Amino acid sequence: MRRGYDAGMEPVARVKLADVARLAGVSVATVSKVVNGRYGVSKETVARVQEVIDEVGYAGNLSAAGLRGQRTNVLGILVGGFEPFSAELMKGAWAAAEGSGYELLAHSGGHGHGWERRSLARLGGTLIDGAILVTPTVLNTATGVPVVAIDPHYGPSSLPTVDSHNVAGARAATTHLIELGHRRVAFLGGRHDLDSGRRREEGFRTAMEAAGVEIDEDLVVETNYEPELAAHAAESMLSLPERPTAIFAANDTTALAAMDVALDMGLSVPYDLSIVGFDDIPEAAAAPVPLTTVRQPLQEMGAEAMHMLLALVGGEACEQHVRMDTSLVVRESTAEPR
Amino acid sequence: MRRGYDAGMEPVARVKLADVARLAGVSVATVSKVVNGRYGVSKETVARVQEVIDEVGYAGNLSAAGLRGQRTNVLGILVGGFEPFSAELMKGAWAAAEGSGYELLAHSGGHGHGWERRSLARLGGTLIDGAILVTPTVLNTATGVPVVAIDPHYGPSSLPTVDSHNVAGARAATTHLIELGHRRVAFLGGRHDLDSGRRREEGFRTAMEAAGVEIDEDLVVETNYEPELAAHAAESMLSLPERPTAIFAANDTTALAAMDVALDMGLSVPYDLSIVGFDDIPEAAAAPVPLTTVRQPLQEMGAEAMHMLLALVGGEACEQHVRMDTSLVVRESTAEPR
DNA sequence: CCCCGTTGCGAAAACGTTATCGATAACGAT
DNA sequence: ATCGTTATCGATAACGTTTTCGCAACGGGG
Repeated sequence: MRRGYDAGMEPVARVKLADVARLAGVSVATVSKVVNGRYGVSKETVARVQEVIDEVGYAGNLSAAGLRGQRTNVLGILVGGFEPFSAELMKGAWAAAEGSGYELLAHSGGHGHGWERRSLARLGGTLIDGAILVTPTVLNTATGVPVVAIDPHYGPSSLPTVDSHNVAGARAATTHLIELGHRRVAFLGGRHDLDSGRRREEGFRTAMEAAGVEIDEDLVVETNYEPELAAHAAESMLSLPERPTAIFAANDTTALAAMDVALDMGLSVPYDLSIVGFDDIPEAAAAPVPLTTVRQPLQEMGAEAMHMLLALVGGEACEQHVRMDTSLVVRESTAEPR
Repeated sequence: MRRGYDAGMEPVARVKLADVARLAGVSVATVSKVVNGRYGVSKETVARVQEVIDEVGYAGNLSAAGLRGQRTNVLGILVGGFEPFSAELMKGAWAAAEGSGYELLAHSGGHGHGWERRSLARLGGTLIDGAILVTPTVLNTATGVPVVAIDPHYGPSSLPTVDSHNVAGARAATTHLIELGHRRVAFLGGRHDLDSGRRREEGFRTAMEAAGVEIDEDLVVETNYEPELAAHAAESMLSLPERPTAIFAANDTTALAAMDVALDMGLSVPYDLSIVGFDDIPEAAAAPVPLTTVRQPLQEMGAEAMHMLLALVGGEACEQHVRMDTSLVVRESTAEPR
């Protein structure tokens, strides 16, 4: 059976403050006070109004309340999209917000440069009391509400931020490959506008130099953390006469894209090609060949950002920059080169 | 350095429609028309206004626009929380919404019975043009906007729904255990108010009966899909003089909770205890012992729900009930009993 | 030259809440 | 009896948009 939305549905009259007021025989102002637990209403009135509210199942309209009121008790998580990386952060942030009395709203607006500025303008102040920005595209967003950035933009930021030791993590990954005996190591670089993207490349380069292994610049490409770009880059690299024996990708999704390409080309991972990623999203362990990767404690990072945000919206101070430790998780996508 | 929110920040004056109007020398009505691409503005005026908009970086206030306007071009995903199950659905729904012109808003309000009714009342109509409800707690939610339910409530629903073949999936899981030779099989049941919870128990029971294996009712417990309850149940079961040799849990998170308990008790998974889950969230493959589970194509389900919702908000009809196939994914948490 | 349709624009009324502030009542103290 | 205080409540003005509707200007056809 196929049905359109309107077929057979009478328009549902939304119950509003005025309805409750009428039913309870009081003014809308009084109902509003009851709903928000404001002082200045007698016990009897509160009880009567509450009864009506429960009976008709009134739940305030968030737009209206936000438009007029000062706060909404809603916090935002502003992301470019609901992909694995953001999803992990959201899980952590949500868990940390439990019991805080705040509702959560994850928003994915357009992409493009400055999406978080746009999201913040659309939601900030009226809809949300504060926000966590995931991989923001601009350095210093003018904000009307408290904001915490995760995996922030490159450059000195005035925002409180949460990230991880990207240089050390990338160095550990690269060193792991070198110690296995790899000499032709490719690097699939991340977003160059993000601190993480730059630092991971820095870690790669310092580790290679420290070991005295030459970097073939043809094997260093930008992928912007985008799987499609990574797939293309991997394909052309692996078609080279002298192809790399290992790839270090700046995040897991690009690493997994490269793995797909390699497997499609009939290469064995890890024996023809070792691959290391970065992030340790759950998908890394679930890959066809479980991915060796640099683990960032993503859920903890989301939780930490939420704690900072809760402090800020509560009027307290918070740490300005929190940096988490990474750890190399060796799985099955890396081995000695043949 | 620790800093509070207010320290050193001048209040950011949000740029509003009236500001743009003043700068462009037109009325707010005209600016609104330009922003929304309405007819009735000359090319020259459009250009001038657009220039100002770009210059000052105006982005409309969602609350105000939603409050007054008929539609917001925002769709909601209403969940009880940002846990792995919902996160997978969100990934799929997001991917399916790409290019549709809609923004996405995932909302996690309170828990408790009827949270989706509350969420819908708070966001519906003004903030969002339609919603996907994930595991709703009530049968028939009166809605003012188009709604699609994923993993719906038990009972005949008037809402369009997306789910999977729960009975067949549960039967496959149970049969897998029986064929391995297990006779004392425990069942950690799911939410009894959800169709999925009931059907998975049904699948378990029919498979056991079909194989002529007796069900020990002490080994069948409700967990409400909650890991904590599952952990408790598993602990007491595994402390029994004659403990089960296998557990089938109605979802992955409870299965993983049971696995944790078993490993903590020093049991070997799978040799002392086989465990099967349901869902195939990414965490299942990433578990200490990779989890054998019944795979639901969660991202596809999220995508399908989004397609249905897009059809509905577009005024088209959509399929009323979509049911996806499940498949048993055998990993390392199941083996023959010793 | 008048009439009327079309086009471009702005004034103003919503939307459902919250916040402010004044009004009323009740009551004890003078 | 009058006054000040406190407790309770309601009118009402916002909040920043969208939408409706009216008005003016402009042409073209009669």
